[in-house]
Amino acid sequence: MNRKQLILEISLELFAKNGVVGTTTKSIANEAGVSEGLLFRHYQSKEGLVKALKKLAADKVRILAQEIIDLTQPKDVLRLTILSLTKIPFKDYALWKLILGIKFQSELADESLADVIEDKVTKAFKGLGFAHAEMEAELLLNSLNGMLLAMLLNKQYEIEPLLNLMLKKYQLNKRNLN
Amino acid sequence: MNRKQLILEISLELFAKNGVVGTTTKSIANEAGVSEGLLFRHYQSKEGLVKALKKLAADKVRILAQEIIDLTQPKDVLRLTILSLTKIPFKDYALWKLILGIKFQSELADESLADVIEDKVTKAFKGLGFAHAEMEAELLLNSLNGMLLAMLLNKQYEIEPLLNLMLKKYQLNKRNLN
Amino acid sequence: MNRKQLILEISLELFAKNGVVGTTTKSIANEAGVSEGLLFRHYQSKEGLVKALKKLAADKVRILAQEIIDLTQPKDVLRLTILSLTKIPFKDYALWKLILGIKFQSELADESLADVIEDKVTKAFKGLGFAHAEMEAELLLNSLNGMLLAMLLNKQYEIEPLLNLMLKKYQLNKRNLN
Amino acid sequence: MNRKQLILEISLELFAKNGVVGTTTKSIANEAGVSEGLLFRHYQSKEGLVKALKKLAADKVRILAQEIIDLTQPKDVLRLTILSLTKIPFKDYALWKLILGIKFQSELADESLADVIEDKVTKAFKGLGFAHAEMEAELLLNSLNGMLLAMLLNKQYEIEPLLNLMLKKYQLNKRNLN
DNA sequence: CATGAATGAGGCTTCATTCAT
DNA sequence: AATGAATGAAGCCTCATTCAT
Repeated sequence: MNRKQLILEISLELFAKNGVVGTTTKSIANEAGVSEGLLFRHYQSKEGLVKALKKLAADKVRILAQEIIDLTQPKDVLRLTILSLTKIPFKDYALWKLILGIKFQSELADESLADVIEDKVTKAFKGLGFAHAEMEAELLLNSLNGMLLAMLLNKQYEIEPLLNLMLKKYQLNKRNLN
Repeated sequence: MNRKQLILEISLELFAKNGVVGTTTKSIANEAGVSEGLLFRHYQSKEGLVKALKKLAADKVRILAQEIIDLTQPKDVLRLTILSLTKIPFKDYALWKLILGIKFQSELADESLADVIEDKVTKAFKGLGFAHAEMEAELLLNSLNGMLLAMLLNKQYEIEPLLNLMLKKYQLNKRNLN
Repeated sequence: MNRKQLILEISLELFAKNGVVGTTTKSIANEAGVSEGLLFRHYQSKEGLVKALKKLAADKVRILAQEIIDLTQPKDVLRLTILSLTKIPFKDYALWKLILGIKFQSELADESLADVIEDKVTKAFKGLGFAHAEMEAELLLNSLNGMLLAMLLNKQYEIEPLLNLMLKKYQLNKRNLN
Repeated sequence: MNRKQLILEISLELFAKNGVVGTTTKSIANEAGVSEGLLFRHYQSKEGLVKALKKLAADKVRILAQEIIDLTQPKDVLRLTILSLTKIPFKDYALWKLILGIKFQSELADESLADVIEDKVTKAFKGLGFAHAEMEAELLLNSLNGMLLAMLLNKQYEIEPLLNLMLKKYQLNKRNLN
């Protein structure tokens, strides 16, 4: 069993549950069954652990985002944007919750990727002839953020029916040819 | 100048900016220009400060919620629910951000009031003949949560145009008689 | 009702129960139903309260001691020394407990009066022809200290039978003419 | 050099000299030449230090008491009870003083062991045909407590002559066959 | 005489981090 | 790579004392 990996997983779990400041390095070490010193050998500092987790999350986001960016049909863009929430496996909930928690605090969030998506969605709305494409994009993305929040905080939340209802409202159901 | 009140205001400001754990009692005292001991004289503990702020927020929420609950016309219910975000004065942003941050962490949120609103909104959708009233209510409330989040994190956010767009989608514009 | 006096009585009670360091000026003020500031107006400092109580105790001790010192017959001296414990009214237990507690801590006790008594008792033993008068005196006084301790710590302690037994051992019973 | 042990010894010394509340954890750390944090690593809290010392004392008491309990001859019981004071090595004076100080304050003392001894001594007096065995036992034990007090407070106190005098009064001298 | 808001020094404790082994 | 004893800065909180009213 890889101890370095184990430490990261336990950290994620505890950070997501109690917040970063609410989690002590000692508790991580105990939970992982390793010495406290080992955390620092592998990750230099508590912040190092957070950074490693952030990078992990960023990679996952990038993959999801890239799939959207690669699409060419407006309806495909919107559909996948909405359905991207269903692509988050349950085991990643903690990771996302952690990242959301951090973003919520830090004034200056790294928004570069979010901006790219917003652009893409805006263009999709334009392509579909919506009147206020920018606002439509914001509305959609904010709404999805709200769904994400509900999903992460409420672990047994059934998100798919809600997303299907959204798809219907935007007339993006599978049976509609794009 | 009321020092007790001042301490609460400064606390709110710092808590919202740096989080509760990220804010020291000493920093509150310094910022408020009072001795550290005075915090404890007035609020017993740091947690006492948080509780006082929670109560403040709960009162404000209760007022907003009551207005919605008192309405009888379905369209009025939905319209006010959506527009309730515009009823939050800018000076209260910090308070809401703090409360949201706390809720985000604590597993067991006090959902009693939220449930009442969800019921009311569900009934409104039913009254308007919507097919999946419960899901419509969830969708709407989650979306509004997303808007709230964007608004609180992004202080110069223009929320009203987005809400007007939502009203239009639900055909709740003022010019429509309810 | 004299507040100054009241403060002193409450202080005694709390000091005896929780020790001087274990008693806060705030608790005294609360218990006495006066403001904290008043303690300091009347007694200048917490130590001032202790001093006032010490003086109170010293006066009582002096009276007891003087009675013994004034006696001329050896047997009378011993008898009264032993019976002096019965002269402590129940309401003074707290005062004595406090003084004992303080003496127990402070390295340098004011032993002047105790020495006078020890001299007197030693001479009494000498007058009665005891072989090791000094040691007899020490033995007696230490034993009485032990009785005092038991009496003060155990409020419903029956001290008189024990003292009568002591009297008998030293052949000091009332029926014996001195 | 064992730092954990060292901390305990220094604590004992300072507690006995200044009382528990009168001793700061910082002073212990300084005196022991270790960081303040180390106290808490080893003993969790200041109270933890006190508990460790209490346990140490309880063990020593138990050993002394067991020796008495194991005796079968009445005279042996009384003789050892009286002489047990001489079994306390000078280096343990601080420990005993500390424990006595604590007992003096705490209302509810753990008297179980003391009761066992009192029983044993009472039976010994009965075995020797004393009229009021219970009272004789109380008298003896209270007196011994008084001797202990004098001995602990007055470090260069000569306790043995006093105890020998006691032995003689009870006719327990070694030359007397039991 | 009396109040009670206010102070500030200092106490106990936590925790990220280092380092010898 | 791994441990765990050790550190020390900093945090929350208490409490005797002061002072304006």
